[in-house]
Amino acid sequence: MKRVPEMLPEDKKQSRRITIREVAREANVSISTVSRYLSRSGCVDKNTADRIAVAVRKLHYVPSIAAQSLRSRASKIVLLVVPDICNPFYSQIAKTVQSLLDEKDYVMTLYDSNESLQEQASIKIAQQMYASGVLLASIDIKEATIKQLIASNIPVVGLNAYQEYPFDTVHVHGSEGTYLAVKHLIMLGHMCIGFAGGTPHSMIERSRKEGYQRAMGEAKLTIGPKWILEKGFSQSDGYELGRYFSKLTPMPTAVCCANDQIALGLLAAMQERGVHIPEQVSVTGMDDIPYSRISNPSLTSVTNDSVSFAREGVKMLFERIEGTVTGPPRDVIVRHELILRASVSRPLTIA
Amino acid sequence: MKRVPEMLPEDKKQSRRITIREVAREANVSISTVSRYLSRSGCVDKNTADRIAVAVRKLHYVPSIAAQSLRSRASKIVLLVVPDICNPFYSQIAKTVQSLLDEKDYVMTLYDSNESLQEQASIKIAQQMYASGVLLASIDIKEATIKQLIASNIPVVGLNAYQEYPFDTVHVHGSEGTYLAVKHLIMLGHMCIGFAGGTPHSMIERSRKEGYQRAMGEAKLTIGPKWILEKGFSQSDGYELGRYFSKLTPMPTAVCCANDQIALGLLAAMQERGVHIPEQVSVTGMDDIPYSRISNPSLTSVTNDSVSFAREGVKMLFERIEGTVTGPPRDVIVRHELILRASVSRPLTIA
DNA sequence: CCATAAAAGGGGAACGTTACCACAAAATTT
DNA sequence: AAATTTTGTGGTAACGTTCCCCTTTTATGG
Repeated sequence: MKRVPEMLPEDKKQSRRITIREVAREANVSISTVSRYLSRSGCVDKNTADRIAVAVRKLHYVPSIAAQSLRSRASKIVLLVVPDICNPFYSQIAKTVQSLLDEKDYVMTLYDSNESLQEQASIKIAQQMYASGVLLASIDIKEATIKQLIASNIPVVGLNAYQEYPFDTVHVHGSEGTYLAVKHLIMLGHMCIGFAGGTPHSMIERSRKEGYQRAMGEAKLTIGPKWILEKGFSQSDGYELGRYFSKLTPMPTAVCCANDQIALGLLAAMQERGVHIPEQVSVTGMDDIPYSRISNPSLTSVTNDSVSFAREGVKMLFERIEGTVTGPPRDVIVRHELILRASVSRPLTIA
Repeated sequence: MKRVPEMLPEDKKQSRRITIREVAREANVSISTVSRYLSRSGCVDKNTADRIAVAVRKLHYVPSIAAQSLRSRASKIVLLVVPDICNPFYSQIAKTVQSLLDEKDYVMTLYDSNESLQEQASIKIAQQMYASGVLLASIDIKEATIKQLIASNIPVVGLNAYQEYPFDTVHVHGSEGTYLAVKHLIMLGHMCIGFAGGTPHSMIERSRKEGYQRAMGEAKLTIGPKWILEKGFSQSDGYELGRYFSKLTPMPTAVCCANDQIALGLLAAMQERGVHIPEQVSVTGMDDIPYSRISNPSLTSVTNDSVSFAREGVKMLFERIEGTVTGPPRDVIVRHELILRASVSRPLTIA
């Protein structure tokens, strides 16, 4: 009895991946040459180059990042860590970083550390992926994390961080932002100024509070015991802070908020309770996110130019990745600028 | 003459990576066993498992995603494509997706397609990385892109997309959102209703406009020749649309906006030109982003629950990745809900 | 015209995993 | 008690690149 040979001769269940090998065969050169051509890492004849290019296009060749990374111990992947991607300040950074990376054929992995609660995990990811670099826009970085980062040998740039870190940073001059805002309020005649702060004890919050305190101190104004409340950096935190300050008696004539999200939330809460802004209370924010321009009243804020942060950060990171710059940590300072809008006015003269 | 042996005996320039091999040696088992333990892909004795666990911890072993991906032809990477990460609707999706993936030990790569101009590139990335899946939240997807995706054999889920696509989708009922909003305006007595649209010809814009037209048609209201203007989905587009509508004579008594960003921009522009909202013009948005709750006046909007989108999308994607579900494309519909706020009122009775 | 250098290309060993197979020992069935 | 299945384990060949080293060809200079 004759046996049936095979049921399905062409048993191609999985669509095979096109490899550099097929390209080499098609272009009639060796694998090495194709590799050299693709990575521009050696010289290859104009003629052969063209043949390879044709083959690549014809076969729809797509290189395997996994194989590349494995062999070269580096991948075209950059990890961006942010505390909250929903904060427009950080989503703008993400957008800019991504587009800059795209130009360089790099890929961006995003990690939202949830206000840095899970920043540790992000580093593990970077190592797992052979990431070529990390952009760390955390609101706070723990000692242990820093050590791990240094040990892993992956270039790191801190965004909106502070120069004490042992890697390149791009940051604003510490407490300057809130300092500027509060000085402006004082100049207008405010004396009773509250501070609506973000996540307590975080590095960013500390410096923002410090700016407020410094401006108050320099003007010899004492800070009332209930004038500072720290909650968190989100809108809803701001909303709660707004309720808090609107219940305070006497109510401050101005409130300096640690960022715009807080300020917008605070604005809403106060207006809901019938407080007139800026007639009764002046409000300042920080970051100058797009919504501040169009809020009602529009929000006086301090620029914190996310696009510059991203640009400078990516630039420095690539200098480290490509090794064009070595040596001690550098830091770039992005200048603040006070943007005057409708949420601030002179205090009503006391009757 | 005695020769100096070596200048630097411990010449460890590069910190060597700990591999599965070292772990195996440390735990006194074979590589295979360690691999099986780590990937839970086979049985391993409780006792040996513990030894391996200890070794992993002791050596600070971190697996190489590159090697894993290369060998297994799949990586724990999911690609999320969004049209604009700065739109809170999408940044909320990104945040939710990332946190869900984190639970499963997956990593999220983010690609901002800039309103889908560069969506093609994103697919190449997915292939390059052996991404296990793609979450595609594009405002529009071209035919060619879809073909490539299908050919690449990578599971795809469309977010906020439409059921005609040959893959799983989670979406809202087509044009329902703007339909609800406009019906509400009509019910209040508005007859002259403008439409401030997003990126022309994109799939999402088409359906939003359709909802407006359908509601108008059903109420037998004719649409004035200048009442529809499509520009883009961003705040600044909305701002320009606001200027446009505020110059129109007669001015519509209400404007339905294709999303909240547009609405907020439009609100600002109109108020700047002295138009009272809602007394002179009622405004509706769509997506119910957080800023709509706190804008002044607060914005009437239609929910477009980004968290549900993300949850359902990730769930379906993993069912495909893990192969627990096969078969024809499925689609999950997320329900809309009209949220009434202060930006809408009855039209002033014509004197 | 030879010596030398530079350009262009090829061969093969890694990179760190997992998939597959083989096999021994233990548990279960017949 | 033999036959079978289950559980636990190890060996080894891929996966698709790049890197290193070597050979051949072409250009350069004295």
